[in-house]
Amino acid sequence: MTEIISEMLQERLKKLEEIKQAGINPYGGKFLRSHALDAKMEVGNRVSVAGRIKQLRGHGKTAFADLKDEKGKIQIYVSFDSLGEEQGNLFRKLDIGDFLGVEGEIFLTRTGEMTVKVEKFTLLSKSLRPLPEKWKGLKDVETRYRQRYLDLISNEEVKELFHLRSRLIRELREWLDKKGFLEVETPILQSVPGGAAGKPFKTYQDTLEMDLYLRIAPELYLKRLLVGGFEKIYELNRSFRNEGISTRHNPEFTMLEVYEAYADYEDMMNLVEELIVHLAEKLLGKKKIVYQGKEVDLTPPWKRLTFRQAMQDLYGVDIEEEDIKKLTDKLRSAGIKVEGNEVTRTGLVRLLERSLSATSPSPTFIIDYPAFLCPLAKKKNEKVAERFELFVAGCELANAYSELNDPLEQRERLKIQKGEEGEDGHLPDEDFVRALEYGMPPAGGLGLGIDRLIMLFTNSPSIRDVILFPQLRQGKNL
RNA sequence: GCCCCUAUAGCUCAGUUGGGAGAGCACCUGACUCUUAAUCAGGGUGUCCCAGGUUCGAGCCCUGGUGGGGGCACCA
Repeated sequence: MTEIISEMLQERLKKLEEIKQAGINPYGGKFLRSHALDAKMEVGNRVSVAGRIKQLRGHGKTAFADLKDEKGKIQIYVSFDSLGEEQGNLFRKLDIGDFLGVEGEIFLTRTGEMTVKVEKFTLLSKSLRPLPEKWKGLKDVETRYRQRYLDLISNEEVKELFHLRSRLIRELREWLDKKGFLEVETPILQSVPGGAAGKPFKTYQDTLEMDLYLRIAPELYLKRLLVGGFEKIYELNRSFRNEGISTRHNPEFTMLEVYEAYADYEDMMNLVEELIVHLAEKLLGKKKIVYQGKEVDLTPPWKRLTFRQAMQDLYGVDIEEEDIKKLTDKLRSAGIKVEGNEVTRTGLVRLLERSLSATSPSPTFIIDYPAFLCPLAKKKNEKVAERFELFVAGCELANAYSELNDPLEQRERLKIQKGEEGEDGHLPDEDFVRALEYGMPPAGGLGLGIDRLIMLFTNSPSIRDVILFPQLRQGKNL
C-alpha cells in the first residue's frame, strides 16, 4: 500500500522538482480574484479566477480543465501555441488537485459552455497525492471521518450539511439575542465537574498544581450567574463526557443551555418548541420532515405526556408512589428487561426512546419525572419534579426543569446523589450551594443537544456525520 | 466490557468449490487544435488489515489481534 503511494508520490515529486528547477515557485501566494466561481460572467469579460483542478483533458496542442472553488466551478481552455513555451511546459506538469489562478477572457465553446481562455496562469499549490475517484467519490466511512478534508472535497452534500450546521447556530444565536438573552462563557476546566451525570475527563494544571476536569455541563456556573443578577442567559457550549461512544454520543458535543429567571419548566417547553419550529422554518422551510424513514411533524403544539402516563400507556406500569427499588421491581414484573440492580435514569430514557420512536416519532414532551431522578430540579410535590425531556424520532433532544433554588434541599439532594454515585470526583459543589445560599431567583433551565438537532434536520443516522472531526480510535501510523 | 458484520490497487468494487490477484476511474508512455465521465494504442502500479494455524497449495477455511460499522451495556 505504501509502495504504491510512494510510486504515485514519486511521479509528482519529480514534477515538483522540475518546476522548482525551472525557477517557478509551486506554492504561490496571494492571488487577486475578480470573480468567485458562482459569479455571473459574460462572454468577453476579462476575469481572474482561482480554484482546484478537478478534471484535466489534454488534446495535444490544447487542453481543457475544470477549476473548482468553494462556490462553483468553471472550465478553462489552454492553447499551447498562444500560451508560450514557459507557461506551456508548466501546464504540462499540472495534475488533478493542483490549485491554479488563471487570467483570461470568457468565451463560449462549440457546445455552449462558459469557458476561460487562459492567457496567463499561476500555480498556487502543487498537489502531491491523488484525489479520490471523480465519479464514485469517497465512500469509505473510516477515511471520510479520519480525513474529512477528502470527504469535503469529493462529497458536495457533506459540505452543504456543514453549511447548514453553521447557519443553524447563527440563527439560534440571533433568535435568542432578539428575545433578550445574553450569551455568556463559563469555565470548561472545572475543579468540581457537575450539572449532569457522566464521567468527566481528568486533567492537571501545572502551576496551580491541581486536578481539573473538562466540564460535563455548564449548568452550575450558569446558575451562579442567576445568583449574580443576570436574568436571561445562554451558553452554546462544548461539553465532554468520558463514556461510551455511539451513533448519538461523541465524547465532545455541542449543547445549548438557556436559563431564564422568574420562569419555570413550562416556559422552557414553550421556548424550545418555538425555537425548534423557528429553526425548521428558517432553514428547511417546512415543519414536516422525514428522519430515517419516519415522518416527523414539528407543527405545534407538541404532545405532552406525564412520565407516569407514558409508563402507563407504554408498559401498563403505574409508577406513582414508588421509590427506585419499587419502580425497578414493577418494571421487571411488567416484563421489561432491567440490567443491574436497579433502573437508572438513562435506562428509563432508553426505554422511552425506543417506545416513543415506534409509537410517535413527532416531538413529545415527557414531563414530571420521579423526583429521585432529578437532584437539581424543583419538586412539584413529594414524588415528582418539574422536569421534562423532549423526544423526537426516538432521540432525547432536550432536557429542562424548574431549577431548584432552595440551598438546604439542594445540599441534601446532592449528598444523596453523591452517596449513590460513589467515587470519581462527584462531590457536591459546595461553592455552588453557597451561591444558592445568597439567593437564586426561581428559574427555568434548558439543555438542548445541538448535534442531535442537526442530525434530525439533515436526516443523518449518526452523530459522526454532523461533527467535522468525530472521535475515532488511533489508526495506523502513516 | 459483550455480541454481530466488515477490511482486495490511490478511489469505487468483483473475486466461483481451496489451485494463475481482476475491472472501471486515477496513474505512466505515445497520438490528438472545442473537450467535458474526451477519445485511441500500450502499461497493473498489490504486505489481499496484522500474526499464527490447517493444507501439496489460503484472498477464500480455523484461532488470536487491530481498525471501521451496527447493536447491547454504561451515560444523577
